[in-house]
Amino acid sequence: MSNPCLPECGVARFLTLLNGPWATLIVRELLKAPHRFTELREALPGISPHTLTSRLRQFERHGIVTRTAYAEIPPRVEYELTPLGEGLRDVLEAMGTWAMAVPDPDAAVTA
Amino acid sequence: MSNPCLPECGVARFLTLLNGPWATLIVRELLKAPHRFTELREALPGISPHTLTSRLRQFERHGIVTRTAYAEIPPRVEYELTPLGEGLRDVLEAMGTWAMAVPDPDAAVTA
DNA sequence: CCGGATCCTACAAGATACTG
DNA sequence: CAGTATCTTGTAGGATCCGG
Repeated sequence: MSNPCLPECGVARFLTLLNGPWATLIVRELLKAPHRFTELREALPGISPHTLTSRLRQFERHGIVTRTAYAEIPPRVEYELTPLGEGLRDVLEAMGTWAMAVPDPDAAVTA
Repeated sequence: MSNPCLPECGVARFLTLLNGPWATLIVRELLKAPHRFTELREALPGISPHTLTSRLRQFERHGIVTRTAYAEIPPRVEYELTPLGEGLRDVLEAMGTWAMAVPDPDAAVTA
C-alpha cells in the first residue's frame, strides 16, 4: 500500500497493527480474559491454527499480547493482553457501539 | 471466514463494513469534510481509482456515504458521510488515540 | 496440547488503458 | 473530471500433515 502515514494519522498505524479480519476478533476475546490456544480456537469458530498462530505472533512482536508457556504435561500456553493491548478496549467498544446502530449490513441497500 | 457473529459481536459487523486497509482511511478523509473523487485520490497517496471506486460503492450500499453527481461541465461528484458514517468519528478517534500511545510499530520488538 | 511447514484459495488492491 | 475494464499481484487466511 505504501501509505506514508500522515502526521496526525494514528489511524493508519492502528490498521497496520490490527490488520486482517481475525486480528480484532482475537483481541476481542482476550479482552474478556486470558486464553489458552485451544480456548481461542473454540471462541473463534472457523479460524485455522495457522491463522491464529500467525496473528498471535504478530501481536507478540508488537507488544500487544504476552505468551506464557508452562512446561507441563500436557503443555499449557496462556495468551494475555499487555497494558498496551488492554488499551484497545475503548476502540473495540466504540466499534461495537457504532455497529449496533447500523440497521443491517445487508438490508442497508433497501434503505 | 464465515464467522457467525456472536450475539454481542458488533465488532464483527464493523469489520465487515470497514474491511480492507483503505476503507478506514477513506472514512477518515470524509470525516474532515466532503470530498470530490480527485480530492480523495490526492488525500490518499497510492490508492488506485479502481480501489477508491470499489470502496466508495460499498459505502454507498451500506448507507455510510452519499454520492452526489452534478451534471455540469466539467463533471463534479461529491462524496459525503451520512449521519451513520458520521458516527464513525468516535471509532476513528479511539483508534488514533490508542495508536498514539504505541511506542513504535516497528521498534516494538525491542521493547 | 501447541503450533510450525507447506501448499493453495480468496479477495483487496495495483497498473494501465480507455470512455461519458 | 470521474470513473470503467481488464489483468496481475500481494497477503490474509484455509487445509492438511506432522513435530515438540
